Amino acid sequence: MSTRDKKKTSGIPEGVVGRLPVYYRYLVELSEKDTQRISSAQLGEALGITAAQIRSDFSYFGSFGQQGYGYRVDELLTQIKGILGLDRTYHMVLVGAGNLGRAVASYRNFKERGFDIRAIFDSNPLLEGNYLAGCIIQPVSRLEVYLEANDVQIGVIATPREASQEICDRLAAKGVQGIWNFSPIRLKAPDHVVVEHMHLTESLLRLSFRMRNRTERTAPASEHS
Amino acid sequence: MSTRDKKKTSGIPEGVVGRLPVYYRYLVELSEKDTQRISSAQLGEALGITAAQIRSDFSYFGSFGQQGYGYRVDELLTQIKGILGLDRTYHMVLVGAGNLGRAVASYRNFKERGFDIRAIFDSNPLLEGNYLAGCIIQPVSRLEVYLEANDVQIGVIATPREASQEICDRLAAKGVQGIWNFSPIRLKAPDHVVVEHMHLTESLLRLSFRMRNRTERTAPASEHS
DNA sequence: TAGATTGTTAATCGATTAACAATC
DNA sequence: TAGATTGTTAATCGATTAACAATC
Repeated sequence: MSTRDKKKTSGIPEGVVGRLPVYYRYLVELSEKDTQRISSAQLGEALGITAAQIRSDFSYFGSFGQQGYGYRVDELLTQIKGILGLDRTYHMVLVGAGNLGRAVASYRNFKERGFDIRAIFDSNPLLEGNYLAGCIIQPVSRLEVYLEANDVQIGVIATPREASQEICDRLAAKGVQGIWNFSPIRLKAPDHVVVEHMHLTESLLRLSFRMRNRTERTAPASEHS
Repeated sequence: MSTRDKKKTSGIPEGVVGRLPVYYRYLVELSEKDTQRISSAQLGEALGITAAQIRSDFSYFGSFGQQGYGYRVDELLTQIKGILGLDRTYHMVLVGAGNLGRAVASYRNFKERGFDIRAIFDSNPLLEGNYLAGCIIQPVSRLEVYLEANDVQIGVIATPREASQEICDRLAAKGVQGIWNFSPIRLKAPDHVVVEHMHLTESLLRLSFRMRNRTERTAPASEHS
């Protein structure tokens, strides 16, 4: 337990949080290729990250390696799965069965990882009763009833912007622990509810900013000194 | 032009890039409410950012305010639109008309902002000829022909992971400047092509990590000192 | 054992914040 | 003018990197 005591600060830096899923994915790949061991140097080479940073990132959570050897891929993967909370199953509800909601509901990649959409709600009466990804679409008015009768950890919001804050409040009031928000709004939620934003427009604006910034400086003395 | 010379470094920090769309959105809101002026302090209050940081962020690009007054909302908005590259129109092609591709094609919010999907490609012959968001779905084999005949700045990739790197290469070879990638892969692209990742799974893993991290430390002496 | 590579400390780098002179 | 608020410099804070003793 020589975990560098950063844990007690209990705020893991954003950069680390962002890199964990990257480690995870690469380790899954290695594991599928039956690679047995990997060093921080090799990992860094493959991911474009310094070896020191990788070791530093891991050390927030424990010591998973062996001097002179490196890391056993399977063991490291198990550890990172645990850290990311992938050693359990999550029950989710989806609110909003529009284009985006349907895409999320049908997305395979996370069902495999234990994220399971158990119920879908929409305010449009025309959608009511339709099936989507194995669920019957229910009217949003039934949201509370469902949440009271079922254990749900994550709410996915894919409603129009006007509705999203209200849905967020209702989900939070019924005790969901996390909200995955696809609506173009910065939701306000109580401290105990984690909100993760999936904001398409912001992403597109970042792209357009970088494109402009790259083409603009057409003839700088050197690209990056 | 007392732009703090940071510009010549020509790398704008990631944090700034991330905040620009946030400023943009809030300014649009203010402008719609016909608010005339705003100070960095008010802006910071509304967005949960320090006033100093906001002024520092703006100063990378120029001086848009007036001492003793603050910022004229409309003028600041115009400036930020320019910085984000929203003063022009982008032609886009979408490759992959699956669930995610269809959602992106139908998403209104960015068509309004000048991001225009002009052609859609898919490798599934069954989809060929179908209409989606006003475009006929074409076979991917026609991608090059289309890109040669039309000026396209942005390619949107919403294909399965196996296909995405190849599509990326083909888009880059035909001179697109930006790629908006929805496939769960870190694409490699030449330096002059900007790649923005929209990775659903990574986002969901971050959510799950934070949920675990928040609930785990159930009884720390104090939540954040 | 000798070689390799970890986990961690110390040094560096960069980003955020505080403070204030400039000035509308 | 007096009051307010900018743009920017200097101080602080935090994250990344380099270095190395510990050790497999």
